[in-house]
Amino acid sequence: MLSSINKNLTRTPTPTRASFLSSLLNSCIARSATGPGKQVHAQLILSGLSRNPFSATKLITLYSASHSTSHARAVFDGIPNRDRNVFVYNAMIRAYAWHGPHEHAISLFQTMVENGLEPDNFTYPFALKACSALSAFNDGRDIHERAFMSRWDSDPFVGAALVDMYSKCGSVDRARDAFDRVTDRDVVVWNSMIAAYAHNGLPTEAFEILRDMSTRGFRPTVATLVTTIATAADAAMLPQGREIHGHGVRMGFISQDKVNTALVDMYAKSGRLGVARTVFESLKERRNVSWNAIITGYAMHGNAEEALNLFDQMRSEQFDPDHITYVGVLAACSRGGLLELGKKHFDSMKGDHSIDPTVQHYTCMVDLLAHAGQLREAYDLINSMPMSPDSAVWCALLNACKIHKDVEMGECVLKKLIELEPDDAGNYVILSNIYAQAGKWDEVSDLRRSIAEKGIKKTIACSWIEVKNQVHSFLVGDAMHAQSKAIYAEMDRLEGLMRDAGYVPDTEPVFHDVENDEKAGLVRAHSERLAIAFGIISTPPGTRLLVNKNLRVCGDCHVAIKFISKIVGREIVIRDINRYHRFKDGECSCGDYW
DNA sequence: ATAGGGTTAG
Repeated sequence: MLSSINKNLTRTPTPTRASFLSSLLNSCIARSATGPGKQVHAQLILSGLSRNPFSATKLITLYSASHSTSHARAVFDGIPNRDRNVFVYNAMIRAYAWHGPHEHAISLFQTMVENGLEPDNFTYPFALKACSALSAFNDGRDIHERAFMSRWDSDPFVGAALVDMYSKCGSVDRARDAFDRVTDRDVVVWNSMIAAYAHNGLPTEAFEILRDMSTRGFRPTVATLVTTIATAADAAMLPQGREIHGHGVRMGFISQDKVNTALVDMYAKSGRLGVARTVFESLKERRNVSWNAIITGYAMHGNAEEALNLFDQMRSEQFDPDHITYVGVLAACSRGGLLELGKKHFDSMKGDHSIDPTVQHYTCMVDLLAHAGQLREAYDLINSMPMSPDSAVWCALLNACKIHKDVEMGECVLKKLIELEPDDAGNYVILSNIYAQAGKWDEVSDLRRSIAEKGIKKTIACSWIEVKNQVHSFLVGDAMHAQSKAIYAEMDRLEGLMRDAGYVPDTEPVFHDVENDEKAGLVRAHSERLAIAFGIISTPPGTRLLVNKNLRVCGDCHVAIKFISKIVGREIVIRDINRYHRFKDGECSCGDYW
């Protein structure tokens, strides 16, 4: 079609030709057809129209849609400076904001201003999106200042972009200020604010905004539900999640696979793998995210077999696993202690699927090797990584040093960790555990002194459990709860039964965890045990308990909870900082491999 | 002539 028309085109009057080529470009943009688009581009050059801002904007849009930012920039550079209007700048800034380099979006915004052009309600969202991607707080704030001066900040599009930018820079208060200044809030502005709270660890505030939004008559969208369900999932706020789920059903969103994928994740994270699986099976259209959600769900719970079965099924249904799928697969292998299989998948990821391993994939592999006792190999793998190792990688190795009682390697790894996160007490505690296991008490007290001298604050251990829609949290040795007496009485009762059943408390004077440091005698009052005791006395017999903890479960508690699960005949799920432990009938889903 | 928010991992 293009070639037959091309012959006559030079005889066509310019305005007609321009509008004809313009409509051709529109269809190329709609279909992301770069090939035909390039032919139209050639025609525009022949006709002397490629420098015209109108056609140039379309060309930039076309190349941007096909990720050819450099081609887009060539078109932009071809436009004489005096002809560059706000449209061409917007299109070019958008190209950088979408496909990078994001820094270029910001510098082009500045160039535009220097050239005396006034950014508009399109320019701001594009430039701010680049700041969001870079978490560039200072640039974002400068752009905000300009938007404020020109009063664009009250525009809903600009406002939503500002909320998002501050949110991604971790400044939720400024996000809220930006939100408050938007005069005509629409649903996207509300959604942005919900996401801002959710992503900055303020789930309660996120739910408040959701309620506020509904009260003011805004109908939640799929994005609203997906965000809030994910918030409930991460905060393990199952009742809220169920409420939103119900809300979604009533509003007819429930056939939406995107909402259901978020539900798969939520139920998996709340330890309801069976429900998660049922929702997953009900999906009409499975996408990579859905597979990833269910695979990582099983992986987190230590069910390597089912995670890997699903992975095989995913591949047999012709889905292309992505880097997140592999985080799940490798995590499953690592939790299941499947060394050879893990190595196989790690190689296949790169070899068969051309996925470059990220630091997370390396962390899984280090965990896998080190857990299996191959500390040296794990150490070598870290040193062979193409990127600089982060604290998570070293932490995986340090943890294995504790399991395999390798003092020398532990000391070496701690040095690396101190460089990366000097103020993290948890690392010192793991090393002091290693020393204690080896009977190196002098080193233990030296380390203890050094923590005190450096003034490092230890994380206070906290566990929480939800009963009848209310969160109850407990610190170690906590006596603040209204039912504290009954809780301790229940703990005494349980301990008696546990001892009868053969439980021997671990009385070794080691750091069981960060929390009991000076209080070795308080192991029995570890926060998770308080939460469990409370859960037992405040729910009907047989009710499953879900406890969250901000640190790892200690070894003694792990043994104790196994006994408790058998004695009270309940399923007890602990979600600690690293993984899930599902206790049932005196066993834990982790198989004591953690 | 062009727009802002959302799910999986860490």
